[in-house]
Amino acid sequence: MQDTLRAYKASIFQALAHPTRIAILEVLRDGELSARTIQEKLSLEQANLSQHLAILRTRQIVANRKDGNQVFYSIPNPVLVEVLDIMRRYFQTNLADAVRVLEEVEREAPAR
Amino acid sequence: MQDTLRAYKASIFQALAHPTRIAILEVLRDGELSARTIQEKLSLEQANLSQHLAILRTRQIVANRKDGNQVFYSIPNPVLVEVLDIMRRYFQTNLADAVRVLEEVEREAPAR
DNA sequence: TTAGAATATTCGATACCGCGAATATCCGCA
DNA sequence: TGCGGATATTCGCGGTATCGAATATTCTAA
Repeated sequence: MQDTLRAYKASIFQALAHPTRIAILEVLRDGELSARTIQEKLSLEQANLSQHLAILRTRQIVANRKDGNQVFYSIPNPVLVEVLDIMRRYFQTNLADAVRVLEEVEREAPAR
Repeated sequence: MQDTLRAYKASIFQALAHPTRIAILEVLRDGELSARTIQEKLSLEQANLSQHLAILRTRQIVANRKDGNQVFYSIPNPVLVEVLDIMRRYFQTNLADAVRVLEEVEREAPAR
């Protein structure tokens, strides 16, 4: 069970481990939005957004509601918003170090 | 800069997105341990542990201290432990759903 | 019923991740 | 000096993620 719980946590983190998906959660934190609205706000390809939403959906990180032609997405469990907020704090308290990490990341993965 | 910040957050989540690395953080939460001790506690290959530690190190998620022959690892910023705790709560409040997600994960990635 | 808008899925290419085996590095001590 | 223990790095393979293009699905309204 210990392992299972870790696998579960890892799968949640995995779902959060993409800039686009973080952006999606950030625009959803103030309430539900249609897929189209998210797409426009973030300037994403339609298919690409849909793929990212699918990943968040299978992890139950977002919920979706159909209304006629459109599908509205929202964050059902605010705990994850809390996690995002904590990460913001983490980033701030580590600002000096974080800059170094960023350079590290840049160097490891140029022009991504 | 918005994008850069998201990339940074994503890279932290990416670092957490592996059961072994979560296990490492869990054994470190009560204080520093030598690499050898971690290896024994978690029954890992030496190289494998070292690789995971390297990932956590480059993200500044763990700190290391050399003492003679050994290297001791610790978690300098407890905020991340807090995140793990929140994840536990998240898991519990979503238990019914979580089980479904687990099955989902199993099905997608059998025998991992 | 059919055109068209919104969303989801599939596909193939490329990039990335995780593993063990092998090897390198670093350190204390005989 | 150089041996052995502790840790890190490199390499190559197999599996997984991400993307845009193409296509499918679902719904509304005419």
